[in-house]
Amino acid sequence: MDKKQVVTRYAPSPTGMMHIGNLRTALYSYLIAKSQGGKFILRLEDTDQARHVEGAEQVIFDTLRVAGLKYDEGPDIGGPHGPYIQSERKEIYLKYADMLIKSGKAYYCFCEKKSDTPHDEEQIIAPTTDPCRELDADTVAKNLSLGKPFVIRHKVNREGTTHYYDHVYGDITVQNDTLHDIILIKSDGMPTYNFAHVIDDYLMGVTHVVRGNEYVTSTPQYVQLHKDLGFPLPEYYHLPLIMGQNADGGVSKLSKRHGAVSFADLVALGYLPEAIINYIALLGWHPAQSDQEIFSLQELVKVFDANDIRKSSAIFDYNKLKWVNSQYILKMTPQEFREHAEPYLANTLTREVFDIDKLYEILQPRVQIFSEIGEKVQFFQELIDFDTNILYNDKKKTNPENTREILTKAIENLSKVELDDWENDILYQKLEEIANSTGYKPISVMWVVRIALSGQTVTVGGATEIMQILGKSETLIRLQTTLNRL
RNA sequence: GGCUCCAUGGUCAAGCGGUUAAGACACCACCCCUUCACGGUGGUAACGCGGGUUCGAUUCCCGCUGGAGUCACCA
Repeated sequence: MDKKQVVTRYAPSPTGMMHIGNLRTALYSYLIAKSQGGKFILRLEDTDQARHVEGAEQVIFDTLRVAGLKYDEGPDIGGPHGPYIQSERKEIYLKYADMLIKSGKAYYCFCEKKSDTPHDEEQIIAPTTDPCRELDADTVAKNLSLGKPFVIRHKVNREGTTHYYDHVYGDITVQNDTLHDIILIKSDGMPTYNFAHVIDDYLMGVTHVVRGNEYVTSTPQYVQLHKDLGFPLPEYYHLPLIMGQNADGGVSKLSKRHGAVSFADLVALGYLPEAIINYIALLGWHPAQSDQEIFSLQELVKVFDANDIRKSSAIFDYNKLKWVNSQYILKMTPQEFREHAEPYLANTLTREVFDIDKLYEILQPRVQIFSEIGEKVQFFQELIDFDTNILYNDKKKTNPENTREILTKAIENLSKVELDDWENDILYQKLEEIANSTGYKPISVMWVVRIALSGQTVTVGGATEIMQILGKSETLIRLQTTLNRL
């Protein structure tokens, strides 16, 4: 007997940006399906028209595409269970709500809206049943005919307990008297998430519900809804949240104050989509008995096992992300690196250099994220009036006298080098000759030349590499400029 | 506050009754060396506390403490 095909979905609401936590939910949802040869569906949950942001759908489509999370059904590609946008499915929900009312599992409620402010701290009290729960049929009919605004609430069973099994957290049981008569249909006729996702998951054949663990405590409500609707219960996977480290040492749900948190922000900073996916996959999951940390999406599909999802939340570590990103950069071919680096480089370096290939070559192992390229190549653009005292260094055995001599000799020697020979090894020989003829250590010569050319003590590349990149004339100009300033 | 969940180094994270308690990031030192980076070697650093169960607990149970989530006509 064949097992039923696994179907998962990712169901974001189009509110603007793609939070990294949402992306990880999408990733795990994708992996749970694909690692078992299943299907992955995208559905847009836009039942809150007030929060809708123009163009947000496109952000979701683009992010999933760039991240490589291909869905088998979705708003922009269609499928047998469409439409995949909840606002277009309004009638469907109404039909099911009506069914529930008829079977006595839901009721009209004409009460005033409670409050718009989400967390009225002091108002947190034990749930009670709504007064409208017991309204007689005549009153309801009268109110309806008067056109009084209403919502439809679920009539939960408040006796006993409700239980479900979660594949990450195990058995979850709650006392039913902690449950609310949640709203199914809002006064504008739109369903709430609570209702819509249950209907859609059933209708779309979703077998495995994968979502953040902020839903663990509300899931019992949905379990009752399934029962009252006569729907089979899906498999549940609630994922640990991704947290951010606060300045005061505490932690809380990852948000903007922790740094870049949207996929687009991270990409703009110069993180590679593959690296981001790789890193967030590791936030809450790791293959058992393995040390591997670098995974392509294809590899993840192969090795992913939902049993290895951890229960505790993980703190997002930008350092580690950087490292993962650097691993991907290191693996790039020179051409690939160049293509990615070029836009960042062009931002800072606008003048022509003699050997741009060499520049890319020395940059690749030194760049962790592309946005740091600018600061690293700034000195190639222009030599600033640096503090010449940095030329003198006891460890390198340089002082005002020998520095002047080294610079003078360097200019002399280097101006004799043919343009065809303007290349690292030959340049190194030329500088070495100065050391040999003067008795200074090679490192003293290299130190002086490198700083005279760059104006800084820490540079990408050594003295001769910098010369090779700058070219002969610029090298000589810079050495002379620095010499003149001594 | 009620409810639900969680708890191994600063962070990620192996471990699933007996281990010198892996590995990675970060940090430090050394090596390589024309600085930096890459690479290599090594180092600092952890089982929250208290009770049980057991010959033996990081591992199982209970309590405590700490943390998180949730209690919307948001999802």
